[in-house]
Amino acid sequence: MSELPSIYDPKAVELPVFESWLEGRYFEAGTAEGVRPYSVVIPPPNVTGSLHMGHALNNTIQDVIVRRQRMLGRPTRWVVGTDHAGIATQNKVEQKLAAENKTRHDIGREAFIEACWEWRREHGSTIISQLKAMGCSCDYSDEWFTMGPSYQKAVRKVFVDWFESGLIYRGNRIINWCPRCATALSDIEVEHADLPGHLWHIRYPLKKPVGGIDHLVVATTRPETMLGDTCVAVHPDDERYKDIVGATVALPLLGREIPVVADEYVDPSFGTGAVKVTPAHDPNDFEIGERHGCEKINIMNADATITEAGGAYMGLERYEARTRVIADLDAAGLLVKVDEHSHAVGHCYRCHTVIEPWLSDQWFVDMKPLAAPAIEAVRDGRVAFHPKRWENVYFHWMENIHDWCISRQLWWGHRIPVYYCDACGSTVASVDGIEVCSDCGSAVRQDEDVLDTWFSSQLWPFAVFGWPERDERLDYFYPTAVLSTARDILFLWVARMVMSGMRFIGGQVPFDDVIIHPTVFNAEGKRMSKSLGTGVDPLDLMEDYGADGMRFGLMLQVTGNQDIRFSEEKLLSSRNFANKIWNASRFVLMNLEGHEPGEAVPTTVVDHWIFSRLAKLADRVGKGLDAYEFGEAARDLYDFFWSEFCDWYIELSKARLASDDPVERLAVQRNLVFVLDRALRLLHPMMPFVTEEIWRKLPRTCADAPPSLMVAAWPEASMLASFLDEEAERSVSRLIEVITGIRAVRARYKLSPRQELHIEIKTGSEAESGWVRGEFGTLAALAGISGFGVATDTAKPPHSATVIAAGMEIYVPLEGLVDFEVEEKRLAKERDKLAASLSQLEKKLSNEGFLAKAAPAIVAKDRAKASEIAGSLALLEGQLAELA
RNA sequence: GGGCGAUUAACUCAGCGGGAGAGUGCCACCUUCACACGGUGGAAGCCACUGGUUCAAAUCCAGUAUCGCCCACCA
Repeated sequence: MSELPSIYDPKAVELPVFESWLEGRYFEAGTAEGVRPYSVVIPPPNVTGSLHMGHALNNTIQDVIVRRQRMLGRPTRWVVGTDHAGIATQNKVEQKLAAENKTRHDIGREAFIEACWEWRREHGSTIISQLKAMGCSCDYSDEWFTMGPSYQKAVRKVFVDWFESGLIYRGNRIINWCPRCATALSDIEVEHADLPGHLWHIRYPLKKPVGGIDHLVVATTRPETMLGDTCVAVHPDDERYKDIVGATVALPLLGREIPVVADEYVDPSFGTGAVKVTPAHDPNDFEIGERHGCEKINIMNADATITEAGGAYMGLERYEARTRVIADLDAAGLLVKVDEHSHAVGHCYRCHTVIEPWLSDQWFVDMKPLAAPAIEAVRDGRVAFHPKRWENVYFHWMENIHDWCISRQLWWGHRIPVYYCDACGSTVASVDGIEVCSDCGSAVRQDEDVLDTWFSSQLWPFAVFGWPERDERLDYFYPTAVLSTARDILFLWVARMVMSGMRFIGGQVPFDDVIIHPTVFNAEGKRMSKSLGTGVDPLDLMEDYGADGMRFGLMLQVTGNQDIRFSEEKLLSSRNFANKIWNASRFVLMNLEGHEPGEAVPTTVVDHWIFSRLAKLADRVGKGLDAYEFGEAARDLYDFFWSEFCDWYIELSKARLASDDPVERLAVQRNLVFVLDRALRLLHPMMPFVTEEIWRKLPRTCADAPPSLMVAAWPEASMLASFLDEEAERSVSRLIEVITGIRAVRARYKLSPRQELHIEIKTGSEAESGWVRGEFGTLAALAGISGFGVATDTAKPPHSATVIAAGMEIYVPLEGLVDFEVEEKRLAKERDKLAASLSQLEKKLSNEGFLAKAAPAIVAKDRAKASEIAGSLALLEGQLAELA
């Protein structure tokens, strides 16, 4: 055993252990009679992606859950795969083409799509191999892709179903247009940022003065859109403009004549109360234009340059056009004033280009009918969010849901399965595709657009079980148990999965629980982002701290309500923790004399204590993980293993391991192995590698002896409940108090740990004296005591330091070493502290309200505490009196 | 304009009705035969502020301040 290195080396362990898991096929779920399966689908990372901190956190969370469920004996399946990521992938491939001075149009649609597949073959496995490096126990034997053959079929089936039931329709509307990506986006793919801008006040002359008014002043943040103005609107009740409603305005620069209309939408208190209306370039203006039958003039091309409708401005880029329009207005004396004005500007969530509201023909989904049952499912608890407050966010969005623009003017993606017959004008949607019109037999053409990537993502929880084809798998594994994700895709993805899942899989929700995990920020509180250079690469972290160190360090930082300000120190202490586990195990293994299995039986009070602590730990960790409280569970594990098992139990075992009695030695060895074994099981979901490596070297402690810790039984609290022992816990905590007190004396006088001490103890009763005598071995080992006297009437030896602990007076004779001034100061300080807390308690105990209304157990506890403090205080006073 | 979260030791954060906790950092001692990625001991906090509820408030409620997120078509 001693060949184990004294420092845990993750690099030497992780790969072989992972390969052994793959070889053992533990990641693949079996089926078991009468046991409910447990399934989780991974939020599919983009094929273009590489692992970032959000992935590291989210996938650790899922792996912890999944590994524990597997240990609980359920057929457990964690489905893995990637998302084809329409825009992101298309951008990558276009960049590659750009390097060869080509555009996608140069090579054509078919070749471009082939280039995307090629790109995926080359780069698509990156993120999967990174998940493996983390130790994620996904089923890699069945990897999914949102553009795979059966997945394509699922997408088309969903489209056709919605199309035929009227939920999908085509409309000419204002959508969000990204001029760089040259595609429409849905509302939630637009990110708004408040940016400083200007409010330009522009004079619009009336064609003929009315009632002495010869012009209007309109205010706008986007002056270039005036090229497309087709009316000016004022509020119907606005006295200022009452007379000019119906008048005609000569649009500056272009000279086009447009009417003044009255519309309720206008807020008379904002700006001048007169609004220029550009129906083709603003959603509100569109509505106003519709109400008043105004023309919709499109002044922008797909690349945001001005169209011929912009007259002299034709061909200018949009901001250049803005500059020119302003300059020309100013020159014409029509620019009244310019105010500073900050306002929300929409940006493309993929490339951050400023979005242009643009009028175009697109496909939409009518969401309200889909949202209703999905709202109900959360309302009645079939789907539960953790933390719960996210449910309100979900409700708010779902109850105000807008129609979803699903068409994208891209090439990479699921092509819209709609076929047009130009001959007879029929439009049909088809799952399998058609070539000729069923009505007239002419050749048909397919819609050119593809679907929003999120349209396919929403099918993930059932498409990955083979829907619409392989129904047995779906029946077995759907619905999934839990979905863990970041909050920024709550609407983009989570809500839509609930809606589509319920629609297509017999009203069943896709998952019972949704975990919205914290967002990882950097130390400065900035969002971790590669483009901002504020990110940390999880691969670097694993290099420095090992996969287990990174995982556990992340788990320590997970809390229910707070985002994570990423702390690398937590990873450092986690790496050290892995090393602690390694060395504690090494110690246990070194001290075994043979590997014969045997039942662990607690015999000494210290045994009972650690077994009781273990039982409580299993209870807390189990409950914590059930409630998705990862930070709590991690801290409990850390404290138990380090502070209780290592610092006390192992230390207290050393003397017994050196015993002459082989029976005694064997008993301790078995107990050490037992506690270590159970602790490793509890730690395994969070730290899979180090625990597995060690566990395989341990003698088996129970009849079922699987070859891997991954599939060993999870220690359930009920299995350990018989070990609970409050008496032992009380006894050992007193012992710890005594030992700590003596050690403090040693530290105070800077005594060498080697210097053995003889102490005298004055107890309060014979029973207490007996207890102390019984624990002499322990004291000797951990406080460096070579001998002691104990009695109820012990006199304080001269030149000794005093410790009051566990209600006893402990004298440590230190010939010539005691600094009485130091002693007095210390004792006085301790007395003051005790006196303060005693008076606080006494005040409380003399309060009749407290005695009458507080729970009896609390009153009893406080009484006991008060008398204990009073006892210690009396002892301290006595000591101080002697010193004085 | 709505909504949500946070404010606890130098730093990062737990605790969320009954005696202020952890990790890191800091100080002192220790190269003791599992571990210096270690051990032992220690210093360090009017739990943001102001009110309220309660026998009892870091913990519940209201308000204030500061910071941070969402959502929203006000030109």
